[in-house]
Amino acid sequence: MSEISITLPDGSVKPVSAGASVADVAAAIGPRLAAAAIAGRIDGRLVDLSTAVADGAEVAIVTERDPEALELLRHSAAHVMAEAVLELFPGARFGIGPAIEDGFYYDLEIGRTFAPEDLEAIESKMREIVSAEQSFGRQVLTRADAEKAFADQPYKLELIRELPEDAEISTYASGPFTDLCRGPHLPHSGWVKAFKLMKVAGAYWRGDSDRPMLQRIYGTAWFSEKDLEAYLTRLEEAEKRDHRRLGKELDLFHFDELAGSGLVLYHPKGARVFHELVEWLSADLYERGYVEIRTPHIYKADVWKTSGHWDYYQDNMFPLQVDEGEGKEPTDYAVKPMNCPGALLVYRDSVRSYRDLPMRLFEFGTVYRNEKSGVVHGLMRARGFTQDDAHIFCTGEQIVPEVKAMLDIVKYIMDTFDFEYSAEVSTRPEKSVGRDEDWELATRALMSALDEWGLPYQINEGDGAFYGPKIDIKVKDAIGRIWQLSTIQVDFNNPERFGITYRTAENTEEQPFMLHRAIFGSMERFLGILIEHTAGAFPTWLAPVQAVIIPIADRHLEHCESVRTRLAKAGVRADVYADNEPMRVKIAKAQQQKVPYMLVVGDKEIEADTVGVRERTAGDIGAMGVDEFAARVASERP
RNA sequence: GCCCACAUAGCUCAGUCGGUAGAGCACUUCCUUGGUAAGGAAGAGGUCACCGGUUCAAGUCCGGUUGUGGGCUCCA
Repeated sequence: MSEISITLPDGSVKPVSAGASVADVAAAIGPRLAAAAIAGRIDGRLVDLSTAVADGAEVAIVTERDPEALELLRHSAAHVMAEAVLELFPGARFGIGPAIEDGFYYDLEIGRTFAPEDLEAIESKMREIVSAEQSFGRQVLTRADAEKAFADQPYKLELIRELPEDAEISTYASGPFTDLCRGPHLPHSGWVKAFKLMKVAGAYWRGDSDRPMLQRIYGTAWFSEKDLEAYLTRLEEAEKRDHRRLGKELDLFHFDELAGSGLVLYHPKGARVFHELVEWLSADLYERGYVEIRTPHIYKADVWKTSGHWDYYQDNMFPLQVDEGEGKEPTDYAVKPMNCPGALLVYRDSVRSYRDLPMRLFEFGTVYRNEKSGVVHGLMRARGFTQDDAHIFCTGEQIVPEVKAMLDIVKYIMDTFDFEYSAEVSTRPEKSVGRDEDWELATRALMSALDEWGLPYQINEGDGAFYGPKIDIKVKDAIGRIWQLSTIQVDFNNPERFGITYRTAENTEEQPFMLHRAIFGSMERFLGILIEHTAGAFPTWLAPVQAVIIPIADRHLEHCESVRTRLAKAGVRADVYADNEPMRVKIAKAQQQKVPYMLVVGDKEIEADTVGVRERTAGDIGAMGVDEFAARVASERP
């Protein structure tokens, strides 16, 4: 190979001779670009700048504008942090230190936990390393040499031993720190200028709760201080949208220490939003051929033994023991952690025909799960929550069309609220029940429904429920955490366990399939996401208070009250702000409460029997008759 | 369940070295009666989450419990 061709970011190509040094290349591409170059790309893969010059036949110069550049920066930042930790804690053991969205982390073990002061010390040590502009030196080792080099690093050794036989084992050294690492890295540590260590957390080695817990330090890194500042501002903005904060500010709900962790108490305004969501979805489901059922909140333990939950999830249930009287054995009950048995028992109460299928039973069922203490999270993960649950009993052939119909509802709802969502299919887990052929049929059915419907999806191997595969629909919260909302699950296990059947056209007896499905998923979680998505400014049809009526002076109060009554009759939820305050204060309060409309009533309006309408975002939009305003509100329903 | 941090008025927060509790907003009363994002005055409001310990003395130091936040694991 006598020549290397170097592609510049503008697309032009510069040839240099194969033996060229980095300095030669820098001369060829010009000092400005040489200073901006952070890596090379060969065959689509990023490589170190130094390697690129040595190896590359056709190398593209990569600068910080490259989509993968931030990942490179963040991984190098993780190395800089690890180096700083090694300097401060010489006996430190290292886990892994990858780049993640918005930053990086490194899993470490120093024989104790990190304190906030440690983070400050590590950060200033990092700044020293950054100023030193240390290069990241790559070295390729044999397996034996690698095992020797990391002899006192048990976690690294474990990683080395799991590398495939033919894998190239490389290390990167910066200062006294040498890490097992595939690379590539930035030319030197001086690029890691705009960074900040964010927090410490415990994290199990390899994500396994049976293995030791390491200390994970999270950091963020950007190419410029400006980007870093923008990121920190973004976090602050997201915090203002946190549903727990808005839940308080807008008086929607609270959690009470006396009640217990993860148990929501909805205040009038929160309950109103909840109710509107339920009414709206119910009406839609009836149109789509669903019928509603209502089933008990507690069942005898026999129900959960029949369904199999007693064996799999007893620890997460709220059990009850009921005294049956003198000399009698007490009976075990449990609060329902899911709604399925109700639907199964309703189905089973009559002899069913193929003509009854598909039978679509829905229920807003409140369930209670005794979640472990560290996992509850506001409305997103509560211990008591209401599922917009439905169970569809159908034949094997009906699975695909039914699932497609469910995806229609998912799309309708997600689009109504302008949510971005993604789909995942989860396949058979290790701990599961049922025949292979059923699992296969059901998993294929879910995938072909998604294919036919046209929704792209990821596959999560082994992530299904113990009784069947599922489709999950996920959305992000204000700070980018991903939550599952909708779920569509196939269940062939419960129909068998509960012994449900239907008569076929040939007068034989068959076992139907059962589909579980929730669109909102949990009303609580959906509401949480919705609050963060809208920053508390609900669409008018959902707003707990749709309009406030603001009298200019006390003498207008009586008229305001009559306007409120007329609006209430027309189905508009309006409050009169009767407090003795100037009108502009009332407007400020209504704005802060994110009320969609403010109706100003003074002498002029009473004279003309109108209201002065101020829209929350558009401002004053002029006077309107009361009926006209009510019609406007009604027209905003989806 | 595990790691770290936090808990002071309804809310947001201050409280120095251990010496008996503070602000703004909200609330109540009075004044003000107003035209599209915050008038004025006065008043009331606290077992400093809970239990225990150290101390002459604990909001402050130590231990435990409960709850909350950020992660990890889990999520039928």
